[in-house]
Amino acid sequence: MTAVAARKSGGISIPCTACPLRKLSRFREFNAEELAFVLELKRGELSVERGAAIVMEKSASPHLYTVLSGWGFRYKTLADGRRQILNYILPGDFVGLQTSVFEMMDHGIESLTEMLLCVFPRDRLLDVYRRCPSLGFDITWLAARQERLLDDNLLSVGRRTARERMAFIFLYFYRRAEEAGIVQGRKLRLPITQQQLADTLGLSLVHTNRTLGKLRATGSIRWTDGTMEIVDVDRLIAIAGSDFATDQVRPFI
Amino acid sequence: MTAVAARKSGGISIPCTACPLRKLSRFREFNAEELAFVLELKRGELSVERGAAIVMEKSASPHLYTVLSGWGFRYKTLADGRRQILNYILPGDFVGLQTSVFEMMDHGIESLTEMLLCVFPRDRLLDVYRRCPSLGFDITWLAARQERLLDDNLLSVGRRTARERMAFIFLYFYRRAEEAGIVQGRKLRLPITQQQLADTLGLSLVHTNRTLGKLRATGSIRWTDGTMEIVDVDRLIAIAGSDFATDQVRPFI
DNA sequence: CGCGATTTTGAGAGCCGTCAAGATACGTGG
DNA sequence: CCACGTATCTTGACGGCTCTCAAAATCGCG
Repeated sequence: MTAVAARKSGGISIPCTACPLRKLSRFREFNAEELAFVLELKRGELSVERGAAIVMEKSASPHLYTVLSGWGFRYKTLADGRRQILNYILPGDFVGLQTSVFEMMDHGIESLTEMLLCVFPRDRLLDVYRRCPSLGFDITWLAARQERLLDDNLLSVGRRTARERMAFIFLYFYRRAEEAGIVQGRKLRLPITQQQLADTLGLSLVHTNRTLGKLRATGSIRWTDGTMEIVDVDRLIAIAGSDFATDQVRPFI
Repeated sequence: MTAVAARKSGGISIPCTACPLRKLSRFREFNAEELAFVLELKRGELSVERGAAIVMEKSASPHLYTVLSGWGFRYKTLADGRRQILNYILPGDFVGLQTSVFEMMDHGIESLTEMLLCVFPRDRLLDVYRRCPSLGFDITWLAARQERLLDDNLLSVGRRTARERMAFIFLYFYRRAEEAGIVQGRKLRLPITQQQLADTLGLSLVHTNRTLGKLRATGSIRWTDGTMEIVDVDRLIAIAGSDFATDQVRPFI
């Protein structure tokens, strides 16, 4: 985790009209009005390196971000350092809403890879609702989706065994990467450490390692050199108890 | 948990102009336009008895609700019956957003007491954003708040010990009841069973009971006959490791 | 007064955490 | 290209927190 957060690139090199993500069929299309408004709203791009603190815990941030590329995660820590990873952030995700609404972030955001983020000024948030109601609705949609992801994680951490939990989180990674269009075949880059996986699952590092060993032994997944591969989806679903639910079409700011 | 869900009262007996909750200083004030719009939007009231299923898992609901009185909770279950309580629902809370946004609820909502809910048609949700942007923003605000509550719960279940977790959830009950204006002195009605508490904390019933016994022995809280009392807040905060954060002013639809 | 729901207590097993140390991988400087 | 320090992964040993099974006690209600 690098203390120095990020470097902000000077201007806008990727106009929304040529947004590489919008082309994915996964995202709903913008009409001309929406596109014009977002284009006008966008303040720039933020490029961060791996391991950067995008938002610090207990601090305010003047920005809202949409992820264009890369992986990150949201987390909270206790006073003695115990950490819980709350959710992962992938391309298409919208982050920073809590800052805009509560004046203070009570969770941190950190990058797992180099990331490219779209920057919007948070003080214009209310304008979004006034001038482009359909985008306001989209923001609510995205917030409700975050809530659903958290529901899943909470169920998992609270009620699934370590083995089920781990199978489920791999399904989560797979499905979310599919959504973001970064799965190649059955493989995807999974740029996390076992410590981070442990902090996600609510387990210790040691037990995470052992559980991972057993899960690998089932032959349903592989995960080496930062690349994970789903070998037997059905097997993995059977171990987890259920699949991770995704959406067909989603908004994207 | 009664299978029969609820009985819908005929019309509107409490007009929004005389909403008993809005008087609480906790909630931000409406201007005339907002009030008129909500009044027009409100479809009626729903009165449910204790233990009713307000929303079933894996079902769609045509309504959005604002809680006027009573306690409830959101939950998810696994195929074999293990259950996780995700969050509690108190007066002033807005529920049913996930249904409106995803066409399907993947969590259930159940009442813990008799409840009175304001009913809004979900197919008018987009109208809210178009015709009253400030209310649209409020809905997003409430969704972001839900997210923050879930963040806290996830941190708790994932990384706190049983003892810390239980101290924290009692602070949660206390602070949330304060927000809702249903604390009298240091006492409040806490209409849950130990099994429900266990499902909230991610613990077994037996261990919940034992942990509760030890927590009671510290003298920081009392909880008998459905009434809980905070005897020593600072002590409880010390055990939990931190207090539960609340908001000063919040919107209310 | 009797029955079901809830709470409490006991006993034993095991999942999971902590402590510890070694193995492997990786980046950096010589 | 090699040496070395750091981060990450792996494995062993052991303790204990938490689970399950079981049953008794208490409460709520008709």
